[in-house]
Amino acid sequence: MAEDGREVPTLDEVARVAGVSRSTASRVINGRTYVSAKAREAVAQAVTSLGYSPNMLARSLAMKRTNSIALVVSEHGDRVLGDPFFARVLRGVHAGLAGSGLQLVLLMAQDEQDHGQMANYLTSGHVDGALVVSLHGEDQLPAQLVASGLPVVLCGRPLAKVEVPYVDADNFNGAGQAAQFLIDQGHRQIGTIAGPRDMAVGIDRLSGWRRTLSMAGRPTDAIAHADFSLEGGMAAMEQLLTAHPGLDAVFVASDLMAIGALHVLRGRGIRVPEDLAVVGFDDSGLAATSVPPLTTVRQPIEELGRTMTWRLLAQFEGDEELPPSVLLPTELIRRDTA
Amino acid sequence: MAEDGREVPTLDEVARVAGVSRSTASRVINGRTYVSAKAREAVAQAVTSLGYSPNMLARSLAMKRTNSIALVVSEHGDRVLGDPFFARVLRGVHAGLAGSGLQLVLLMAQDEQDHGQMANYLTSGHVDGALVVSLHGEDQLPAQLVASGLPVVLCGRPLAKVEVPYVDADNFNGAGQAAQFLIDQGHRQIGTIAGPRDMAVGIDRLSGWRRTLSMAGRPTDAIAHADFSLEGGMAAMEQLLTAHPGLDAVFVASDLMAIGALHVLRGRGIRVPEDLAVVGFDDSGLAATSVPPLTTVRQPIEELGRTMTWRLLAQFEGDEELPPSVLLPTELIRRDTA
DNA sequence: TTGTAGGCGTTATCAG
DNA sequence: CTGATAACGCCTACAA
Repeated sequence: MAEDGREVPTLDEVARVAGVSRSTASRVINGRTYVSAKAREAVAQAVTSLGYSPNMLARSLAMKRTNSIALVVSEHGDRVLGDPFFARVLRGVHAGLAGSGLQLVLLMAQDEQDHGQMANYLTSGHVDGALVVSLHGEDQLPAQLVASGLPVVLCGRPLAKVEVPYVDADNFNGAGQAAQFLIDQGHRQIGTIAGPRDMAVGIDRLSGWRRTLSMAGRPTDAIAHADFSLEGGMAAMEQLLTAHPGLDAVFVASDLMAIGALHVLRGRGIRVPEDLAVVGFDDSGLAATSVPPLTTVRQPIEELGRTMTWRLLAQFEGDEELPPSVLLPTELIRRDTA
Repeated sequence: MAEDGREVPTLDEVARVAGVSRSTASRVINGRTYVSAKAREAVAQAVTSLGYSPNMLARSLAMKRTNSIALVVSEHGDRVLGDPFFARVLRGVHAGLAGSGLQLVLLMAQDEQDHGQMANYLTSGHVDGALVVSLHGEDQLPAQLVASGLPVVLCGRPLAKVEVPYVDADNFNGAGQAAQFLIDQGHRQIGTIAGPRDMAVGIDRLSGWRRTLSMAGRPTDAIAHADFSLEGGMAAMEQLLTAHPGLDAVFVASDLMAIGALHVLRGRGIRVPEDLAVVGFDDSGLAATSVPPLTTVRQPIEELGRTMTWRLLAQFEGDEELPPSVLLPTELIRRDTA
């Protein structure tokens, strides 16, 4: 270690310099009551003169509480930075943490090896709780963490059937809103470009669409799956068009895929929304600036972050009365494509 | 606290279950030598049966070492995510950490209040060292940290005259490269759009340009300052054009500003590079895709991150022989604008 | 090879 | 109001 002579001052030294006992020094430092003005003064002096700052490790060990929580991104860090979704979740988390005095620590695993190391870090006392943004359904981390007794809140419904509280957008009803809107607009044959079958968002948005259509007595066979990518959206749109020539509306499970669909439609000379209406999902920045501006379903991402931290803090308080999970309402944003 | 009955097992219990002493248990857990195969076996059993995982806080307290370092971003978190510069630095840091067994913790201050809380977090034992990405010259944090005895490495030359090791791109010589290139191309009147006067990057790139021109006996009066923004670059270009009509080349201190300059030139019907050559700085993604593709000076951002962590690890080893700071070489990337 | 005892820096309990 | 004294969970001489 690069020793720099000057040792870090400890509470003991503060007490000695102030001429009081460790207990008293501790009391004034923690702003406790039952301490004379004189003692308080002396300790304050000692603290500043020594440049003392309490050792959090020791404190945490004694208090069994670290005053910091982790935001865990079970994903390659490269991808995370740069993704506006995470930025917005983070903003929400930070807002939710305001005034709590908790320090937020961002953890991310790049490769599989990190993954284990991270689990270890989390389960061994470094943080009081964890917010986990986990996109892959099969992720083991959440289960590990709760098994270790760490308070955890997930972002997004987990696929594995573990008992982990989570916060998610109401993808099911959001998709329902979109479908209902298309029905109300008088469209007859409504298809969908769905997400992957193995992701909760994909599944939920598909079933929401399907439920609403069935309730209205409409067919629900015009389905094409894609991987949430632009290209995937394009391919799915092509596929849908050839398999169901009579289609006059389509609900697309993400804005990016919807943009892809729009490309295809323009290429084929199909007018939007006159010939075929399109509704996306997310209300990402893309939706507002696409041509034509995309009608879409907005999910409240910042609020998602805020709600996650609120939910975690509630766990700290022991409010076990809380619902295990919460779904945030979505909102249909009407623009020009439907 | 949300108590869940099942207490976290401690080393004591492991020892008891294994029928050995705490010391022996500790030894096998830390893979020490001098322990019988039988004891090792017993402890291993106990560990798995109890689901024991060592309490890092206690361990750190005893060992005076946490095995984790912080990457501190002294900047609004919102802005950080989404900025490709940080993403690349992070990638480099992560690469530099590979195999070291150190956990990386990302800290960022949104507002001023956080700032103090963060300093406190860092100086009170949570991490073994910190990598600080600090853009504002007047930032107090680095000084505070070194004052507390924490090993620190900065990203970017600090303006304050504190003794903090830092890693930076060689902005001075990079700007020199650009200037020299323009001279070699036969340009006569070479101006510059410089960065802010109060940022190290701005200062260094300006003086590099100035030095090279002076050495070649050229005038160095065609200078316009801007704030690294697109709009700033546009305004500065206008300014330069009216003040120095004879200009036939300009070195712009950032790609984004250079793009702004390009806009202006196109608007005025000035051909690039025939009438006026342009060289940018950064080799950001923008440079390659702008029209025309921008000749620029590349700074090795990933390597910057890698070098920072290497430098920090060296401090841990006590290699005080190291140079206090290091400048990474830049490279001129020739494209179409010069 | 193993166990005993003391310490890491704080907080908390409980007599003075 | 104040000060011993015992945790908190782990590591590490030192002794056996």
